[in-house]
Amino acid sequence: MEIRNFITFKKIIETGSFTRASESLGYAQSTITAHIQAIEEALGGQVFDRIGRQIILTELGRQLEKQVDRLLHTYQAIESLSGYGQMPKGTIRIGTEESIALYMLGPLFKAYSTQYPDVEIVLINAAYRELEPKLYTGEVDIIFIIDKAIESPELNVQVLSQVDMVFVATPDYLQKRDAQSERISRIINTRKGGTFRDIFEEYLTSRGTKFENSVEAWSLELVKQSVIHGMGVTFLPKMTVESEIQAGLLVADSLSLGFENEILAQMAYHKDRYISSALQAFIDMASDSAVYKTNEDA
Amino acid sequence: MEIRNFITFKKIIETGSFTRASESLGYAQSTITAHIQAIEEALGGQVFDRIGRQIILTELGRQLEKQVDRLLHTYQAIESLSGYGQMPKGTIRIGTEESIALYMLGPLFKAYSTQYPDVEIVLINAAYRELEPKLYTGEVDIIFIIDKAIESPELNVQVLSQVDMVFVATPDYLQKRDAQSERISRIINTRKGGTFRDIFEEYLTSRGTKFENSVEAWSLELVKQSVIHGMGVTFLPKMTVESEIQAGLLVADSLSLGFENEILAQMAYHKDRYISSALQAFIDMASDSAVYKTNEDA
DNA sequence: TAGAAACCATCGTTTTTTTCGATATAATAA
DNA sequence: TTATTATATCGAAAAAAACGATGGTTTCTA
Repeated sequence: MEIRNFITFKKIIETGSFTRASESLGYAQSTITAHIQAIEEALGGQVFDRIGRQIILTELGRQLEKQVDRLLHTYQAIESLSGYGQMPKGTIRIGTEESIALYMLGPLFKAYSTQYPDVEIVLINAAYRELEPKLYTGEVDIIFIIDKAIESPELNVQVLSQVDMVFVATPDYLQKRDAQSERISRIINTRKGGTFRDIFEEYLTSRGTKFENSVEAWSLELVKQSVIHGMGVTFLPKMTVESEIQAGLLVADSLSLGFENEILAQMAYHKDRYISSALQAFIDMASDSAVYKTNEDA
Repeated sequence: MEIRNFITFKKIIETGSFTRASESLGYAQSTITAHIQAIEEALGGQVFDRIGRQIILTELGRQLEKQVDRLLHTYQAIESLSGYGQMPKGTIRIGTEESIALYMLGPLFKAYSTQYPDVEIVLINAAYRELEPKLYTGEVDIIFIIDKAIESPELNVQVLSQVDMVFVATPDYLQKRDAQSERISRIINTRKGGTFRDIFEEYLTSRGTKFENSVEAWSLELVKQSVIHGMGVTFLPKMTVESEIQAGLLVADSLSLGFENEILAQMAYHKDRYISSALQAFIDMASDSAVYKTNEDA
């Protein structure tokens, strides 16, 4: 049982088959069989049930997977070590929400991977409420989010910029809203747990505004398209809809939210965990990057 | 970089030399060199400084060691997994104080390793106050201690028996004590942090008894020998001095401590960590073993 | 229900990696 | 200086890993 066996094991679980794992890893299919046989022999039991043409983890396999996750995670950390004066390398796992990934981190990723070609960037996409726990379990190394200020004694938090949030609809829709006064019929928004939705609902509730069942869209692009096609209204960082506003497809309404200045783009990472040189370089570059300056700098 | 490289790396640190590591692991010395070269090549830097004929960890090496400890620990956990109906195997790491190891666990170890020859038992010797944290870090799987009842919501604690604590001195010494009333001149005891010393000092302080600087002895045998040679008095579980009392070398004085029935032999392990079948078998055997029954059973 | 397709296991062969042992080289210690 | 105690190097031998062709099942599909 060496590390390569565990990598194969994990890949089989991800892909769901020996064959796909072999393609993904660049091995012959027979090699995959051999890898798993080695594990099963060492452990004295099967880790997969071969039911017909599908495979399922056995109880032993599930126990093994937990440990393998730990082991491979540590192995990644080892690979990310690099000697003094060496080029950073290895892997950094970044947790973000879609909007930040697209509109703020894009240029950063490009600059970083140009300067540090030996570092692999893995993006983990999830809502903020799901991301923070991942920092504690070590599932991600660093997170980028748009929300009110993060308060946690265990995290290093750095504010990257303020974020202008706007209420967005088609020109048509906005007129209707004026007619119906405070009656908003449909909110298009990202999935539950997504930052913008939570902030928006909080705002509406505080204003006592009623709203019908909101429509859930899974991606930022889907949200925008839904709004453009007149299905409702939404609430997003201004930067994500600037091109649509310019094109006249959408109209932004800067509502008085009462917390305009409190919505921040922030990055956070764990205080006590080891910071690889690759991660440190990324943090430094993110701090320095003037993609979106704070008001103080402007 | 495979697991064998990391095992070699760790062994070199333990033994302090490539050559001794090769002997310990059953490799040729040149193989050890190759293992380390593989790591150094992958990491892009040296992990050992070769200063003359001695080797020292570099900064990179120290960083690596931390991760390797984690990795090998997880690897041990994987090796300890075994399929349904399989013989338990792998490694269990038991933290104890010397007295328990010698007087209570001896027969248990023997019975266990007869029944489960494929399980390696690693004994970690430390004082109770050092042992409990090791349960949380996972440095040990289970601890056996003699102390007042452990209270921790994160641990499963099981009482194995009550322990009779006695005050022990040579016959001579005890007479002197009677003459000098409550004046006790020297306490021989185990190192600071050791259970018995803490309990004893607590008792003496509560009684307002004065005592001079106590002598610190590192092992149970050393404590006993010191007392036998008239250097002072001590405080130990009765079972550890029974043979000396029979031989007339020592006299036990069952002081009224006020908490005679509160000193317990206990085992404790972490509630949430995975319990391998090897560890489960050990826990079961320890529970069942009638080496020292509780009063209820007697 | 026959045939094709998808999938994992087996096995002999080839390729790669690991290990070894002999020897070289360097730094103490006597 | 010389003996001793280290690690490094290198070619050969041994072991292990990977491959590819093949075979046996199960599961679609026509």
